[in-house]
Amino acid sequence: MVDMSNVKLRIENIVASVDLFTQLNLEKVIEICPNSKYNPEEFPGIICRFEEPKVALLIFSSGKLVVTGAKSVEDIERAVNKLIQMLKKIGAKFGRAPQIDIQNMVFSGDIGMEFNLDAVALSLPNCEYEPEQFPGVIYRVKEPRAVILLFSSGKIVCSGAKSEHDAWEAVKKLLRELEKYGLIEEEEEW
Amino acid sequence: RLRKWQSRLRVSDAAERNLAFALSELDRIASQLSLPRHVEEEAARLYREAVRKGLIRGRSIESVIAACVYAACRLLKVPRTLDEIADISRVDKKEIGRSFRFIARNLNLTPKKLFVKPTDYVNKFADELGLSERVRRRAIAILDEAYDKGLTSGKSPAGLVAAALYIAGLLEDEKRTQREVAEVARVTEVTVRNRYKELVDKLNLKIPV
DNA sequence: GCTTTAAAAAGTAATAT
DNA sequence: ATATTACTTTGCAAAGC
Repeated sequence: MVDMSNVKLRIENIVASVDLFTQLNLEKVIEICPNSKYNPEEFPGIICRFEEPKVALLIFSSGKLVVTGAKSVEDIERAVNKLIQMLKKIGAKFGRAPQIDIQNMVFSGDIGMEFNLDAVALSLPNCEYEPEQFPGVIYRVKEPRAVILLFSSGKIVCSGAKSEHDAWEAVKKLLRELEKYGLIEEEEEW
Repeated sequence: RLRKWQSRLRVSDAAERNLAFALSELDRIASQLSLPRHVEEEAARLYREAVRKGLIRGRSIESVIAACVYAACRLLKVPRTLDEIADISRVDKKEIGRSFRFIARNLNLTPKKLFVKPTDYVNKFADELGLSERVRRRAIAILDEAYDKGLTSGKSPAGLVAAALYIAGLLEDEKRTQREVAEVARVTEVTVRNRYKELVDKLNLKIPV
């Protein structure tokens, strides 16, 4: 069994798509969004930032949103409800509850051990390592689908997971592979 | 039927034209970089294989050719920095790097096959800097020790080699400036300085004043 | 494909002082 | 020469070009 007791994971960012099921007049919406930007020429949505909860929202005329920068799923729900309250003031009607889909979660973490990335790249199948272009090993996990960046410090970044559970599963798979190829117990033998 | 043949002919025509363009671009790069014939041939093989596997879709022929040249250099241990290739290519370094990683993934060019020993970079840079065999050996010894102490993971191989040559030059009384080593390695002076500091500190090197 | 948004890792690069 | 800021990599949705 892989020892995960020293492994840490922290949510850094959550990206969600949201459907409000209402068409929006962005020209009107822009009036009630304090710190927002709207340049249809360069991007079709309104870029709006909330300070509490601290997130960024992309608002589209279709009534669909993209919420990014959240540190928890609850932050996303609060941000969506906050926006809905604001939209009600300009006459938007909401017939049903918004649909929120978590699309991507980004985690930073630590495996609690240092790695010789040359050794990792030599033995770990299906990984990429180009230190001239990026300092970490890139490892793609098929199921659950996620990508892990592994650094020599043992720190990691896991992205693409749709839940915290999936992220832990992905990291567990990476650790099993590292263990399988004898890359875990190394201490001095670089 | 006839239309089908015509469209097939058109397709093969386009394919041949693209291949001809790709190979002429390869020729241009290879001659400007003075690449050995076998490297150019390997790059051509990689390119044909990439086309066969449909890896060109969504990528420019030029970026894929440049990527194949870089891959061939890595496979055949003929040191060339990505910057040198990007200099004479119409596409930027970032795009060539993306194409390179993409074909590496799909043509099964593993990190092991692509690995170029720091020694090869030491010799290339030392040639351009006119440094002696003694300096080269000293630089390699420094790099070996740095590797053993875990100081090289994640760092730019070119930056490490540049710093090792800079230090070895100082120790063997064949000094080259940080600017000179940085230039041949295609890294900045700040990178040379950062690697230099770390190597001197952690390997307890005594630099003559 | 591109455009925009968010955040981390650790390295390198560009620019300022 | 150093400090700060910025960019590299990963993942994803949105609407439109």
